[in-house]
Amino acid sequence: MKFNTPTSTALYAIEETIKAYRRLSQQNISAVVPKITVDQALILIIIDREDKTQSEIADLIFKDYASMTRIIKLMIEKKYLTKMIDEADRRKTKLKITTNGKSIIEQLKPVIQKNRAVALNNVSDEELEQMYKTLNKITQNCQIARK
Amino acid sequence: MKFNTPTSTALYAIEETIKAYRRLSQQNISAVVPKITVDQALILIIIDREDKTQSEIADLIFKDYASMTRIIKLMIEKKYLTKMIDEADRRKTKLKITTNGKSIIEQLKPVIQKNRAVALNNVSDEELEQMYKTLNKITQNCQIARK
DNA sequence: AACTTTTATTTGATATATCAAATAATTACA
DNA sequence: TGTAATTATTTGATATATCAAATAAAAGTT
Repeated sequence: MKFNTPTSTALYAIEETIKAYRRLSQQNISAVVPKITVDQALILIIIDREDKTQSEIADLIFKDYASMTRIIKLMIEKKYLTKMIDEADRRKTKLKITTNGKSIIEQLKPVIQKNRAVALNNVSDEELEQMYKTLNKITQNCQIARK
Repeated sequence: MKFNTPTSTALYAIEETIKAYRRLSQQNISAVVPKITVDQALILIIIDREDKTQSEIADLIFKDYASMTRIIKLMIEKKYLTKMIDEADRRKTKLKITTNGKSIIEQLKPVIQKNRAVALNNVSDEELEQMYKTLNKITQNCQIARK
């Protein structure tokens, strides 16, 4: 089993990068809104943009439905959200951002923008585009192989 | 807050790819060695290659030391490893793979190789190299910003 | 209408992530 | 040499990941 091959290092790098980015994001988010997690911040902003069911949000940010249930639960306990049954389809859930949640979103927006800018400093659009394509190719490979 | 910008999609893609790869890996590993996780498999192989302390392994695979403690604990419970105090420096720990662990490693090696090959199918060395550079740039950006 | 299948969400069990604080051993240095 | 600073690991608390199984409601079928 070889390490330090282009194959393995490239795959490790993906993991390394996402962790570095998450740490940076969490640090900067915490400085503005203590006690909210990166995931919760993102979910809050997604709900704010557009009404979505839990499962739709989960699909959007690559979360398991079970995880989503628990994250939403915590977000309700923290008073960022409220939850109601969707009367049109009683299996579904309607999520609504509280006033408190709204104000948190406003605080978070510039931080999230800044995080992205910092992370992508000196990365050209071509580089980004190229990376995106390669990542998608790998994702496709993995998903196809699982069917 | 805009989504679907090159900026945000590229960063999401990193997360998506690593999750897709982890799922594929876990599925194929579970088919050969039930009950072992991707992380545990990787750690086992690292220890097999070279003696390392927990912290060194943690650094290598981007794990928190606290996480490492718990993963090692589980691996010992599962009889993949044994643990002893390093008498040269009693703060440190020596990890040793059991016979059982050794045989598991042999079963895992081809699976891990195959996972990598599948994930990187049709991805050229140039693409891989380019992605690696971009990812490293992003990682650097995030790490520098945290200091 | 009764029955089956599908869909959305939840729950249980176990593993990992993260931060802060605690332990315990080692090293630096006044 | 004694004490402070550093290093390796652990523990506690809380959040998230994942799989399997359970619920509950809706949709499809006969």
